[in-house]
Amino acid sequence: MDEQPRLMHSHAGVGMAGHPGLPQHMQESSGGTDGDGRKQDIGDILQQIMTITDQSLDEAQARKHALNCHRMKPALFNVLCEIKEKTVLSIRGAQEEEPPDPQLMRLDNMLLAEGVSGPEKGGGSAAAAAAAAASGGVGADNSAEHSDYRAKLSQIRQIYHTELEKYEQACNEFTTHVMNLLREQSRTRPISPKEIERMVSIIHRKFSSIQMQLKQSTCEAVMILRSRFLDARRKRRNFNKQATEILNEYFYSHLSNPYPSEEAKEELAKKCSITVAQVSNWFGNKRIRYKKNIGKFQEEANMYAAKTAVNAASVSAHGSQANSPSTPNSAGSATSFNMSNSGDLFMSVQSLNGDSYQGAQVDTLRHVISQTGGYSDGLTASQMYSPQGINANGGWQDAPTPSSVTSPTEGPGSVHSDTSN
DNA sequence: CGACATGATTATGG
DNA sequence: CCATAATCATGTCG
Repeated sequence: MDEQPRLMHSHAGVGMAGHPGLPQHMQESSGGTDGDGRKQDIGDILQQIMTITDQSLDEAQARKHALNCHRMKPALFNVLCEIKEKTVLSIRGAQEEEPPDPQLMRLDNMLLAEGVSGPEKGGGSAAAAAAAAASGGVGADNSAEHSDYRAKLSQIRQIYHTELEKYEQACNEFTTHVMNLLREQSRTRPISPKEIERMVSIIHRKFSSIQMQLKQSTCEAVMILRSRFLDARRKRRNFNKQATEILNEYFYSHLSNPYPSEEAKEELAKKCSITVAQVSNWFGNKRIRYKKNIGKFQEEANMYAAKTAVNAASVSAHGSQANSPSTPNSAGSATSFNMSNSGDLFMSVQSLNGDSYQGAQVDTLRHVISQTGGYSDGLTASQMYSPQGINANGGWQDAPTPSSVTSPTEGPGSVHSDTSN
């Protein structure tokens, strides 16, 4: 603020210093040879410039006033106006209206969409808490992370707004400053309103380009935040042991047709405290990975076969039922899938040794437990639960052709007509 | 720290 | 729209 009077002051000073220079200039262009005189003048001007800062404000005002009251002033002013008239036209011709920057619009749209710009929504943490509360239900830690995201977003938003406001204020300040300056100067030199307007628009352009940078970096920050918090891949958590157990049990007991129905998925999702989509993901991954490397999953298959067998055994020992040969994907599986889980297993076991269900379960269990290390004679559990349903094409349709790992001794199961869906 | 496991996403085809 | 296959990015274990 201290500069302002100084600035005017200096302008006034320079203007006056330049004044005597004008004839000098003409002289020069007309091929003047007296270099000494010119040097002298230049020296004077420089001297004046150098001493400007030493001049007092009053002195400057006095000089300005003197200039304004100079008898030649109006005439000179008119001349300047004339010259201006001619030059301004050419200047104005050069500039054209530019359309709104598409880049800027893009940024604006994004910021608006992200809720960074636009209406305030109750302010940061409150909004975050509300959002967390609203989104409750599925996954408590999910909403916690979400609120964290919201908090960070509102932080960005706040910074953005303060900065924006600062720019706005600076822009206004500067604009009024310049306008005052121009108005002040318009007393000594011709300044059209158009010119002021142009100057203001130049200033605004400059500031808006700064704003654009702010918006750009805000967008970047939001993007980074998004990728860190909302990209689920980044916050992948392995499912807990229990969930994996449940999923694997279902998978291996429905190995012939590991496509849980929608209800089954919901049931599994509820049991595992994960979403249906996650169940679908899991099965998708499991199927492809199982198929890709069946050998690797043999042990796991045995384990879960044993587990299901145990479950089924205990259930049937207690409850006398469980011998429901219904298809595993039928509605029954939705209500009590532990039992229908076993259905599949029972079927294959039964088909192998023709025992009663319960006998088959115990038998399976014994088999599996006894040969965790190597293969005993005959049909092993690993063979029993090996990829029965996978056909030569790699599909999962029930096909009589047992693939790869299974020994050529007539494929197991084969009776598996699990035709549901 | 590197290799492998695993959940999620993307590309593609029917 | 769903299943598969490939791929990404992180988690985990030795």
